[in-house]
Amino acid sequence: MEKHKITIHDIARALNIDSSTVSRALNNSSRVTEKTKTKILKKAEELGYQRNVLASNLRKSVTNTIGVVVPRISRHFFSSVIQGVEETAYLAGYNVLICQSLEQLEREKQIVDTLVANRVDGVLISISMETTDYKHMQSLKNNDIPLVFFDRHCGIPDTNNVLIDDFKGGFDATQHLIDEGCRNIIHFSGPQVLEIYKNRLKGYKEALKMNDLPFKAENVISSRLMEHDGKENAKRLLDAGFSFDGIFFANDVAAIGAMKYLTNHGVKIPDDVAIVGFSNEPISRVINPALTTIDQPGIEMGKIATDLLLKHIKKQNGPLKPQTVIMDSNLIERLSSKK
Amino acid sequence: MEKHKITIHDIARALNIDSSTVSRALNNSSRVTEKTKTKILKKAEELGYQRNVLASNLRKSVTNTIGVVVPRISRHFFSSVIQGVEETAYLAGYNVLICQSLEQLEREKQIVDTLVANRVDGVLISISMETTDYKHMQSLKNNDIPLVFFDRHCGIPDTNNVLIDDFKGGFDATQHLIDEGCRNIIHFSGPQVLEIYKNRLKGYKEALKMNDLPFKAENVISSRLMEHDGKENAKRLLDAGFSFDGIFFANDVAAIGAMKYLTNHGVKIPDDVAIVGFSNEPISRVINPALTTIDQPGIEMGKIATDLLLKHIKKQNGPLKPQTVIMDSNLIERLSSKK
DNA sequence: TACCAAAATACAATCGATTGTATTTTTTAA
DNA sequence: TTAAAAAATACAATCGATTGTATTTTGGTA
Repeated sequence: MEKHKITIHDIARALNIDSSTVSRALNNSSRVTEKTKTKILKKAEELGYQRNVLASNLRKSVTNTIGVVVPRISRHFFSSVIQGVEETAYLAGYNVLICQSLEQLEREKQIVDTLVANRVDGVLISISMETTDYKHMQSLKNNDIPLVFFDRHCGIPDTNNVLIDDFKGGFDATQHLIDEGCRNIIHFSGPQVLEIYKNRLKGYKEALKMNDLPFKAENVISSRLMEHDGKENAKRLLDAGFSFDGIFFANDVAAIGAMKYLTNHGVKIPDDVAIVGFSNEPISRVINPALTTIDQPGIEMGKIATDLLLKHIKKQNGPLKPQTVIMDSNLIERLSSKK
Repeated sequence: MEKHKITIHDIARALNIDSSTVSRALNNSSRVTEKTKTKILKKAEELGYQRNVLASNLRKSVTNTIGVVVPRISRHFFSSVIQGVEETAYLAGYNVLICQSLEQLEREKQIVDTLVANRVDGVLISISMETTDYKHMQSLKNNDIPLVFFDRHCGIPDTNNVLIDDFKGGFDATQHLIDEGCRNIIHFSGPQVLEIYKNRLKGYKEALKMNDLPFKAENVISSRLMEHDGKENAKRLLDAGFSFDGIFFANDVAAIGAMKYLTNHGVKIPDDVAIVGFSNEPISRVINPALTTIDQPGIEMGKIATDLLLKHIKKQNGPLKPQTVIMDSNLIERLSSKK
């Protein structure tokens, strides 16, 4: 068995022609006659030729690869986005590098560095909860690598973003609780460095205001929204003897942690406390009672973000203006909020 | 702002030395004196030099990248494995390419082709449910790319595998149901092309045999184990008036689909029917009653598989013999099986 | 001071494909 | 038939880093 990898030079030698002609034939250039092309393709097939992508990329300084960075691949919303990204990217002939920051700024920086080093053609990113400085994003700009934020963005101007209307999501969730009769609604929010959580909170406030309900700062609790955060803060509420009849969670996972704790401590959901989450994780259909939540169109978002990124990668007619797309979200009513 | 990328030649020119010396300095070779190294490093820093990984990889014909192929990144078990893979790989200085086949053979082939084309140094794979021919794996062997199967492997000899003891898992699950008093146990299995499902079934059979319970072929139902498969097959059982007091599911997702259907149709879990799943998805702790299941050490498996792969990539002392590691699994008792 | 070994650095080929330019071949038209 | 135009192919540089070999420099010793 031959160990040596077949190159265009091997094909050229075998046919007694120049390697540049082989290269052009394999790239279907019009500068090579059909007859020669067929001959070359046949010989390439025969020798089992496979293009060396590394060499090709080096010469062309293009990788046909985009990087997508998410906090965690296991979150349903993010894996949906990734699916949308892959579908669109593959159709356009691009490969996708999937990376997870695990909500750690250090890893996020490391990932961006690696993507830059590997000369990806563009990057899609949803930032971690720890991301407060944006130097690593600057490195993308310095290297002229197009960047699109999706869902979790930085609040900086002149960037491309594909976002959910978090304000509306927060508003809808809260209004729904009010419609169900809640008058004393707690909001479990995420790290306030992230725009999405700020906006969900704004929506919450706005709904209260529209219904002439008082906003109380102590009714807003911020955490990293993991399951144990939900649980611990539920405990704190109960222990402190807080009175409330509804909770709007900025994500489903924290909601579920809290629901388990509340249920185990004699709180009836939805009768005593109505609950609404955010994200529509599959788990929210399984918990009892099923969790009312805000559905985010993940696959669609992935597609739109990728389309936007590819447009910037190709920018045939000079640089494009940065653009922000806001997508709608959807309240899904289930039993956890049915008074 | 300068657009031109800084290369070692720029550094060499700036210092009036040769680029080979720059290269050696940046690689910390002993052939360059400390004084020169410092000078070069300083200048590199000053000019904002970033190594062109493409060029480096081409020359060294090494990419320091491994590919990991899973059916779906959103499955908790697989994302745990990926986490283990990443931890181990990063420590060893390798990058990880994450790919999902979405259970489709065509995509799996495509992915393997891409990995080969991109000259990854090694591949970890858990095959799709459709994977019955292994030509694409052969392509890895032809290109001398080390390969390790994890969890879902092919039953072919001379391969590296890191597996769960599925036979024992199937046995433990079934024995547990028997211990809880079940005498008429259904088994929901997966596609019989996959070794893991064959082995879980074997474990099921063996447990029946050890307890002098009859094995009935009609008590085994194979499907792709999606949520709706669980639901539909539960419906079929009820509609056909089957009598049973326990079900062992080859995964949690199908179990949950079935549990929802059964509960909605008046079947009491665990009193009427005790249930055991497989995989310990997070969702199984949330459903009511909580699902008894077999826990698989995903992170650990990812680490072990990566260690094995890296050993094969490095194979300093000639080729290594293929190796199969079998890992233990763990029954986690919850309420769904408590009679 | 002169010489030699060892250390440091320079030279040049290479990885494999791409691409602008030059050359050869073919075709067209006079 | 021949010159010019067009088409096909060959030549050679290039992408940026690495590495074996050659050369120069340094330091030690006689």
